[in-house]
Amino acid sequence: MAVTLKDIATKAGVSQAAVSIALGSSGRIAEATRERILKIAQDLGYRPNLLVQGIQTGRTQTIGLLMKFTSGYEAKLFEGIYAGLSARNYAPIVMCPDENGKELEQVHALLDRRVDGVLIRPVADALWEDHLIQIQQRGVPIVALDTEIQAADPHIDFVGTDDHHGAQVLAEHLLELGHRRFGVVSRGVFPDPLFARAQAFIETVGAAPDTTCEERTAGWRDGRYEDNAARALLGMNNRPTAIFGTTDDLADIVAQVAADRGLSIPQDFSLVGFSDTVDLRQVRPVLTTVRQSAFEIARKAATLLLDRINEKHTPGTQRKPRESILYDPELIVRETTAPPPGA
Amino acid sequence: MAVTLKDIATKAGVSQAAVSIALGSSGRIAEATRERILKIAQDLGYRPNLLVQGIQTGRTQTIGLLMKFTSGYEAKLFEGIYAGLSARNYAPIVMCPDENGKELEQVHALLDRRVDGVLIRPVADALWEDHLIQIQQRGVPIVALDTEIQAADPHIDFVGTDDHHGAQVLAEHLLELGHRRFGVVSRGVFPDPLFARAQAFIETVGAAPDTTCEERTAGWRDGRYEDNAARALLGMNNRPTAIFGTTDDLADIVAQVAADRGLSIPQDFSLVGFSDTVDLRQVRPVLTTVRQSAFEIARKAATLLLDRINEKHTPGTQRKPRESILYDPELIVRETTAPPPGA
DNA sequence: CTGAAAGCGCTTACAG
DNA sequence: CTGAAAGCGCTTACAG
Repeated sequence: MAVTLKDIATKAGVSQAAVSIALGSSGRIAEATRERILKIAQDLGYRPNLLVQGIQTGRTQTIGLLMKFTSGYEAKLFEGIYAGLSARNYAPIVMCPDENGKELEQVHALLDRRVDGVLIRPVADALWEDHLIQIQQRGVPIVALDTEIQAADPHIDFVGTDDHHGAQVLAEHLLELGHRRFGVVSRGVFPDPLFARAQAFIETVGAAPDTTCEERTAGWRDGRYEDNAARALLGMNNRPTAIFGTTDDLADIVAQVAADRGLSIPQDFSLVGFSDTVDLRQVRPVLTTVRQSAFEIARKAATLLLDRINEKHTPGTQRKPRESILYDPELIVRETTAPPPGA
Repeated sequence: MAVTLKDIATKAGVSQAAVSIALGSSGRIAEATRERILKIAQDLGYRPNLLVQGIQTGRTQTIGLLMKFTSGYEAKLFEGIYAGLSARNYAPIVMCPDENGKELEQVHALLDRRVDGVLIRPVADALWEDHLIQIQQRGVPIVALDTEIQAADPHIDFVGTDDHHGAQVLAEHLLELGHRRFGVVSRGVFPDPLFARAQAFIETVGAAPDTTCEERTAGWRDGRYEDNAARALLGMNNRPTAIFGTTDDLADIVAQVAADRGLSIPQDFSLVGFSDTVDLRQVRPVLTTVRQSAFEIARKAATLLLDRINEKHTPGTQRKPRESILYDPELIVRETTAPPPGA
């Protein structure tokens, strides 16, 4: 029913191969015939079958995207990815990792559809790594986004935020204001970026003279952070004068607990977050934080993946070494930081 | 390089057709040979090529999803869609409508990849409708999600919230509390659900005796609502005692403007929203609103689409009439509603 | 119950 | 510059 190359060939009085070439595949053809064929194709409303092209050329113009959608942050990431892909006529097939142990099925779902590459936003879950290696063995490039993949062997490209530097910048900002007694509310272990942020912050303030820093871990329940860590920190005899929530959401919880206890920010203590979460910009006082450009990071990751795909299909090109691209977050000083009380 | 049916056939000493049948395509085969073939397929790590299967069977096990990702709400919708699809081994190819007039290209991107169906969350943009008709003409089923499609001809299935009833329930709640002077902050025109909510609210309170209701339209800038409407309403001489933000975000802006002016909620006026946006549950006082189950709606839409696809491929089945499935939102009374001041 | 053949709609060498 | 043929990896009638 759909119009095929054969239909065009018949109408134009040429071979099917000629039509294929005229429409863009490799080979030479006289400019006059090409134009005639193009015209007919257009009149007939011809549309290529990307499935067939995929089989023939080994490229489907489609990538696999492995990520969860839990909040507006992921939505932002997706927008960036989409921008990077659509600029080159690529489309994403999306799979969401869940806890059902279906990782392998999901990888297969992508591979069976012959995606040209895979973009993954890793969840802190080591189970994935074996499957990713499988993908690489099939020659399908992978780029990790936002969280680095820790597997030893496969050199998976990475695009993300410079968590270390971001936390450092926040620590320096607070040190300059005169703070010496710090608190950190964080969560997660090694591969998790929140962990890296906490570490960098603690290191930086620790390097300054006469400082203390208490870290507390926030629980996680019903899809939300718990306020236990904030409570613990604000309930201390010698309360920190500056608190770092390794995520804006975490910082926001600190602010709520503070409000419940009648503490004012930044009069009683200063508070900083990480991410510049849009949804929280409405909360007063507006958080001092560090902005990571989710959109830019995601777009870059998509672009890098497409570069890898091209590289693979360009004969004679040497495969470039693994890339690890870090975006520097930007300090946004707003209403929650000030010199320590009594300073 | 990848193992094919032929490889399995050779190793099993049967024909390629026999292998195809053993692996699931139509036809009969002896149970013994089937098992032998299955075993070999597994040992070899055979994986079907869904592109080829798509060409042969006319089904790619893939649907096209047309929606924007702007906030956590869309993320929630996507989770529901994904749940509906993955339960039946379907995967989504995602396209985000933007303002570039690329609608046709995006539809083609989906159709050229031979998606079995299309799920669309319409944006208030009539441009789409012509293209959707094209999709239907190709015999590809479409289901609209969240916002109804208004085109006359094509009967596109719809799954969404009963906005009318939701707004009605909120209005009744406020009337019962004794309110008579109402305000509405809304946005958008006809196809937009916000419009329907505002209308239903105005109708309901209008049907009660001795009531007034003022509506104001919120502007939209830089991806956020403006507070002009909230300002106008709260600045009135005869300020409403109850205000309806047709979205939780809109209601939140009213709350912010109120805070700036030193007005207390619900002492000075009551406030209701629509959606039960998770991100806003942390803001105090917690909003009285109406909960729409984005996840459920989205999952139902996906399931309905898959049903349509099956229906189409089941010979002899009569095509069922258009469905319009409305989910009743649930009233969640929280901290922002009370009897009017002085009552 | 199983095999041999045709075909899905393209691309890609290979001849002319 | 163009045509005829083979092939991508499957499924589906059609014979046996």
